[in-house]
Amino acid sequence: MKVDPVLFAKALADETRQDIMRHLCCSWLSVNDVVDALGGKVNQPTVSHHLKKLEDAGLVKVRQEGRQRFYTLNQKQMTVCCGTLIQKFAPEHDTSSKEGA
Amino acid sequence: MKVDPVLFAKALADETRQDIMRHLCCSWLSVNDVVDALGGKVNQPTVSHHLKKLEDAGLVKVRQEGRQRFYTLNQKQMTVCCGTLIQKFAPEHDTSSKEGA
DNA sequence: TCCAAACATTGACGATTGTCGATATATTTC
DNA sequence: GAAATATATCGACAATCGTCAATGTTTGGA
Repeated sequence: MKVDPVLFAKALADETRQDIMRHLCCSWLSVNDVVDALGGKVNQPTVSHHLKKLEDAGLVKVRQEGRQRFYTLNQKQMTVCCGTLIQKFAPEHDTSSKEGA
Repeated sequence: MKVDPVLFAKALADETRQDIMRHLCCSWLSVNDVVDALGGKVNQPTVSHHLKKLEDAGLVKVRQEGRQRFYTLNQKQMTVCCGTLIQKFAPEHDTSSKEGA
């Protein structure tokens, strides 16, 4: 699973997107569920746009169900990306241990 | 030491800035050292601009010496910020252990 | 005190980005 | 097949961002 640290950072570099990510952290939500969860902060096309960016960065998993698409945060990818950042920019503080594939 | 995940991500969300960060990862460099290290990719004011952004995010440490300013990456802050991201967005995968201050 | 060196700041410009309204696409239901 | 629902895409716009050239500011040395 390849990781691009710049793409990863860009995906996180927006408050609305981080809001979305928190709502997707531990549950599967449809696009409209996310819109509702944000309480009118942004509209549906904007949420779709953000979800696409998160998907491009590999940060969300998608499951189609009927005419709805359910998204959830890819926590494993989050862990991998953060680990990559640590290894790249904080090797002296890196206390990670390789886990078998 | 407070951490703003959005500010942190924005600081990382640029290729040039990540280039700078890698050069500052394990050494103290003056601004002109950084300009040289980047090999003409950008000029001095641009480097200053990026360093300011990194400083605002708490990602670099600065030391004044005569008329030069030496920068180095704040690896501890990197570790803390990445840890915050993990705890916020990947609690199920969080294997971090608190280390005594 | 004057000049040079190192760095920061300013102003401008093109490029990217976040947002919205409108519309297109796909899927279920009648 | 037509209407309704759920989502994606498009076009436009303002705001932000990365970059540069020019200039300002501070420090060290003659």
